[in-house]
Formats: sequence, C-alpha cells, structure tokens
Amino acid sequence: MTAPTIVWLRDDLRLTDNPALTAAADRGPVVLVYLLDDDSPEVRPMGAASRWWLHGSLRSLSTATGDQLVLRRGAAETVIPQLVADTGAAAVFWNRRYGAAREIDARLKSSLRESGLEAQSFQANLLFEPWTVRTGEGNPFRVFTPFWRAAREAAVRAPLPVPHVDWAIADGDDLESWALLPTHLDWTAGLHESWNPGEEGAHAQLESFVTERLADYHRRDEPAVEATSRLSPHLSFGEISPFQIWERMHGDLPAAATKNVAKFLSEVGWREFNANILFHSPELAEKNYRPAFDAFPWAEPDPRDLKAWQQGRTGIPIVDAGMRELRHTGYMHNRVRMIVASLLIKNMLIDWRVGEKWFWDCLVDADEASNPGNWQWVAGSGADAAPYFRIFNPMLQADKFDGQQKYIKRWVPEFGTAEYPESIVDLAASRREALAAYEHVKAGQRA
DNA sequence: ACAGCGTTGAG
DNA sequence: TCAACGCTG
Repeated sequence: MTAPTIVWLRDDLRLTDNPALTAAADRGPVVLVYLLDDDSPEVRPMGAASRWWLHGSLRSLSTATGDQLVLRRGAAETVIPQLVADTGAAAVFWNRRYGAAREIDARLKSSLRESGLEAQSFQANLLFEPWTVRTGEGNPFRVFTPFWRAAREAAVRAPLPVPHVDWAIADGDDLESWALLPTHLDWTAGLHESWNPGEEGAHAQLESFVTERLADYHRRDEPAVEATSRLSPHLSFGEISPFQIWERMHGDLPAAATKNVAKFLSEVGWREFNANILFHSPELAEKNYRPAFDAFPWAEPDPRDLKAWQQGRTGIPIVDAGMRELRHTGYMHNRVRMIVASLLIKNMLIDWRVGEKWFWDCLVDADEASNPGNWQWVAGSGADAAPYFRIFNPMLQADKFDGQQKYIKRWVPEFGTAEYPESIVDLAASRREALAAYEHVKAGQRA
C-alpha cells in the first residue's frame, strides 16, 4: 500500500488542468485538502463576498469528488504537518501562488523536505511565471505593452484532463461549521441570482462568453451591453485556468468573435501583469508602488461622504449605479470601476487604500494582485498607471459609455425624481484641488 | 497639465 | 555606458 500524497488546494479549486493533482494521482492515493487560513499573517483574509463564493465553490468541488474533499482550518504551517501525521502521507503537492503567502510555501517546502517528505509546487494559475519575463536588461517590466509582448514569446502548454484519482481517507471539518455565509441578515440574494460558483459554472461562463458575448467584445466599455466575459471570480478562485481560456480562444469560435480574441487575451494579460507586479512588490495593497505618492496629502475621509460612496448615494448617477451593482451582485463593470475609483481618489481626495479595502470586502472577484494593482493604476501610484492629472469627469464618462442611461436606470431607479440626492462633490472645484494636491507628489519626485 | 519606460544606436 | 527618442497611459 503506497503512502498517500496530499494535494493542498488554495486558489485552484478545480479538478481539470490541475498539475499538482495530476502529478499526485500518478503516484498513488490522494488526500485533497482545502485549508481556511485566517491565521497566517501572510494571508489576506477573504472579504464577505468572497467567502460566500468560497462556500459555493467548495460545495461544488466536494460534490465533484464524491465528497472526498477534506476541509481543515488554521495556519498552514501547523495544519499541513498535522495532516501529514494523520494520513501518513509521503508527499505534499500544491500549485504556486504569487503573493506574500508564497513565503509560507517556501518555508513549508523546506521543513517538509527536512522531515524526509517530498514537497513539490507546480505552475497552474499563471501562463508565464513572473521570474521568466524580463526586459533586455534582466529587470521586471513596469509597463504592460512590452511585458505582454515579451511574455507571449514563450509557448503556452495545453491544459490537462481530469486525472483518475484513488482517494485516501482523512477527517475534516463540515463546511457549514466554517460559517462562510452570513448568519443574520442575508444580503446574498443578488449574488445567488448573478453567479454559479464552481468548476462547472466556470466552464459554462466561458462557453456563453464565446458563443454569446465575444462577438460584441469591442463594446466591452459600455456597462449596459453584455459583452464582458464575467470570468474574473472563476479565475480568482481557480475554478478555471488561464491555460484553459487560452486554448479555448485558439479553438473554434463564431466568425464574428475572432477579431476580438487578441483584445480579450490582453485583458488576461493584465491579470498576468498584476501578478508580476505583486510578485516583485508583495506589499502592493499597502504601499504606493511609486514612492513619490507617499507625499500625497490625502483627506481625512468624512464618514458621511464615504458612506454615500459605499452605498451608492453620491448624487452622481453612474457612480451610484456602479456602487449599487457592486453591493447587489459582488461585481462591477470594469469601466464603471474606474469611474467610481476616480471619484473617490481624485474628487473626494480619499486614499486609494480605503476604496481598495471596500472592494476587497464586496467583490466576488477580489484578487490579491488585480484589486490593489488596479486601484493604484487609477490613483496614478501604480505600474503603467494613468497620469494623475487625467481626472475622469463622471458625467462625461456616463454620456460616452451609457448614453441611453440604460445602466443608470437599471441600478438607480429613482434617478430623475426628487428622491435622488444632490451631488456630494463639486466636480470642477474638487478637480482643481486634486491637481493642487498632486504638486506634492511632483515635489517629492524632485527631492 | 508629461514623466518615465524600454529601445536603440553611438561612444 | 549613456543620451536621445518615441510612445504611452
């Protein structure tokens, strides 16, 4: 009887194209485990919307394995060795992650090996490993376009099929005991209406994108048009891999869709780019990527204004529509994310970190790299960021991308009535203040 | 309202 | 090695 191999799942909640699982299954019996790690300081605890998603995704995965998924809770460096002892495992395999938590993985890998176990990590969640994409001078890229051009020169492997797995037995927690779902005041009805967490839901989403939406992808900036993939939460939990998406984009597509493939894949490229930035700057969610922004004189947030932004009551229709979409569905259209972020940062002068945290709690696709990376992009403090002085006018943005006000009316039904609030910001005056505040960053750069 | 990235070609 | 350049967000 061969000793089992533990496969430790993290952001790779899938059975297909799972290199760690496939390699483990080749060796003999497998213990498939997911740890809820709210204890290790290197792990950013999931927000409320992500916890709702995690519950559904784990439920789905457990069913797909015939209830063989083992759930454990606690700090990985305590729980994994315990599980090794409980199961008599001879090896622990996992797929790589790229944030601060990879320090945990590195320490664990050496301590397991010191104890005579085999420990191996695999490439599964990024098309291109961050340390392989370098400028001519050997540095990491800080600009997207040359990064993506250089990255694509490497070959992309084909995805792996579901392996045949011989499951080994191990005790675990009951999913309900983790209380991932809200216990009182259930706010998740809109999430249920909008999403189907799990590997099956992820592939259905990819298929509906290819057949129904990709042909309209050139209109992806219009929030009232269904043209985006809506794959982000599935990717964020690893229910589908970028390799599977890549292969599908090179397979049979509707004729009208082919012209949009490169653009869509470049958005997948932005996910890779942000993961690269995080790999080289693990404190991306806390620190300005460009230190000159440390001199920025952020305003002390007025609690009422901040609440108005969070709840979608700023009096600026496109912003309120977006913030309400977020609270209701755990998602916001990409163009609208830029607009609401710009208002918070450049009209309300509130530190991007405040907005990033709110998104982290509300988004089902909250991603450790993309969320802070994109907030810093809007702020101007990030990699390849928009110039700070490019300040969106949310009214013009609405005219341009929601000219019929279809999106606005969907989420802000009282728009145009006396019930709709006055704007909490003077767009022209706050714009001037923001530009004046930016002078501090320019001064900091010279120093 | 332009700084800063990556490239290139000369030294 | 460096400065000039083109480009971009």
